[in-house]
Amino acid sequence: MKVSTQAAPRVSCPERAVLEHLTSRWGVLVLSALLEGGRRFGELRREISEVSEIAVSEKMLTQTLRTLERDGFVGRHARPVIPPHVDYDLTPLGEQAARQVRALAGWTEEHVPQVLAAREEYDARTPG
Amino acid sequence: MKVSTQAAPRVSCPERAVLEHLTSRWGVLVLSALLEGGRRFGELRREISEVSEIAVSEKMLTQTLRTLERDGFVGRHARPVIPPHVDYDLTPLGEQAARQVRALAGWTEEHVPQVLAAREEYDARTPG
DNA sequence: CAGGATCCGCGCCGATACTG
DNA sequence: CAGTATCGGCGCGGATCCTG
Repeated sequence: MKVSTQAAPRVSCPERAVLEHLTSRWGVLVLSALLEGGRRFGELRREISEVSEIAVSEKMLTQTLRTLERDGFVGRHARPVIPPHVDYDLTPLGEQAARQVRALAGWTEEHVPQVLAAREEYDARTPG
Repeated sequence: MKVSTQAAPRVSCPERAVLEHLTSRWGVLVLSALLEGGRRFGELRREISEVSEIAVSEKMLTQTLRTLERDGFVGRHARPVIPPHVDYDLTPLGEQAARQVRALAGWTEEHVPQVLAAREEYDARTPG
C-alpha cells in the first residue's frame, strides 16, 4: 500500500506538475475530446482509442480523469443507476486549459511535416 | 550499445513525439529562455537551473538541445575556438513553437493557485 | 567549456484479474 | 458499465567519469 496516490515523482514545483497533467499522453486527448462536449467513460475510451490509433487502458483513462478532476479541470457526474452511468465534462477552468492545449497540439499537428523534413536533413548531415 | 539514440519509446505517432519534446521538463525551459535571445550552453544551464530551482544536468540539457535541434526548432552554432563556444538560438519554426509553449506555460503558471484550491477541495471531499 | 559514455534506481504504464 | 488492485518490464533521467 502506498501512502500517496499521486504525490511528487520528480516534479517538485506545482506548475510543472500541472503542465505534466495537461500535456500527458492521454490528458491532451481527454481535454480535446471533452472540449466538444461531455462524454461517458466508455465513449471517451472508444473515441480516444480511435483517434490515437492506440487503445487507452481503463487504468490510464481512469487515472488521467482522476488527476484532471482533482486539478479542477474536469467534472465527474455519477448517476446511481444500474448499470452505472458516469459523465465527464470540462469545468470553466478546464475549458480554458483545454483551449491552450488544443492550440499547442493543433500547431504541432500542422507542422509535423516540417519537423520530419528537418529531421531528415539533420540525419543526413550529422553522421557524415 | 543502443541501435537508436532517441527512437520511439512508447510514442508511436510523430505528433505525440514532437509534443513530448516541446513540453518536456527541460524543453519548456529551454524554449522559454531562447525566446529572449541566443544563449551559450553554460548560460542556458545556469539560467535554467536558476528559474526552475532545480539544476539541470549537462546530460539532460545536451539531450534536450539535440532533440530540439533535430526537430528543427533550435539552431546550433559552434565556433572552433579554445575553449569551445557554442551558441544556441531558435529557428523561425522554433520561435513559433516556443510562443505556443509559452502561452500554455504562462496560462498554467497564472492558474496554479486555482488548481491548488481545487485539489484541497477535492481531497477534503473525497476521503469522506 | 561543451559534451560523450556508462551505470542504475525509480516510477510510468500496460496486462491481467476481480468487483459493485 | 465503470471502475479497483496488483504485478512486472523498461525507459527516463540523475550521478559520475572521461575527452577534445
